[in-house]
Amino acid sequence: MLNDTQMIEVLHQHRVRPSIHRLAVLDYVANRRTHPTADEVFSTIAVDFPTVSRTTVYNSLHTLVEAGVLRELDIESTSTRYDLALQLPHSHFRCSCCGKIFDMQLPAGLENIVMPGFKVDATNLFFAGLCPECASKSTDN
Amino acid sequence: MLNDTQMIEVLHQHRVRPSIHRLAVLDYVANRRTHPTADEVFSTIAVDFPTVSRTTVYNSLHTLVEAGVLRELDIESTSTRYDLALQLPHSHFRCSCCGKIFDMQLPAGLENIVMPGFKVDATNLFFAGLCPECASKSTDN
DNA sequence: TACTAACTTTGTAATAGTTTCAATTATGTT
DNA sequence: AACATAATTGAAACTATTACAAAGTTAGTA
Repeated sequence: MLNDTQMIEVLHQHRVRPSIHRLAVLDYVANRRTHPTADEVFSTIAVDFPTVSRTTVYNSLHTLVEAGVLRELDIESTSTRYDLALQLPHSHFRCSCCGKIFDMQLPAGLENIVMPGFKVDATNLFFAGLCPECASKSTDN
Repeated sequence: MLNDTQMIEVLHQHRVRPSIHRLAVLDYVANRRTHPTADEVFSTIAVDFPTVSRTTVYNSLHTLVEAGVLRELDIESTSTRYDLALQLPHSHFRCSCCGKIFDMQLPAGLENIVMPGFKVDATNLFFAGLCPECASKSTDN
């Protein structure tokens, strides 16, 4: 959770000019924590900023990813999702029934399983399956 | 590595009719092991079967995934890659320099880190970084 | 305060990957 | 051979994303 002051500070630290739209994008991704797609960000932002363009949302997301504030999740083939990068490394779980994405732990030292000579920059771990709610529904019938 | 007889047997076991195109698709994904995109499969297949359509390649890939013979890899945002599902679970490493994808181990019991109540159907682990070849190039200069 | 350069935003058009669909062709069974 | 079923084709549609040029905004400086 980041308030306005914190968000502006984060952007300054990462050399990103805190425009109103970038703040809105960051606010949504950082504080709603739904690991949204670009389109979900756009639709939400558009409520408060009816003039914002889709391109600006893409630009903002890319800028924030480049700056290291956000992170892209290649967790489904249809579209890229975004997550706050300013937190402890973690993994994800996507419910194949309701589509929700949940944060999970990430075991330390996972990258040690790669063969010698490979240089690991990023470790991506995600699970697919049923969340507790959907799991109980599907066993109820 | 699967020879023609083995591929036909695999398809029979999975209730998929072994058409000439499906065999060609399976042959490429199973035996070349480059974790290809649909388009790479199409381009390669098209050399031997000039009349094959892109749609047939997509159909074949989907059929084989549904049947459990192949597996989709959400390893990059631009396109889906395909891998043989008939082997021990493993993880992947994508070199961000040359784009090649390498098989790595997958630690057993990883799914135990998810919170209680979640039902894990699939575990996906991949790494990004530099392969030995590209790593040595980039430190040479 | 006005000027300038750099940056941000916009809207449109283009592109890439994938899916849909109806028509055609091939296959297996009786 | 005739029939039902399944596979293949090609064109068009669709979705997510990117490219681009024009217009607008901002920060710093004179």
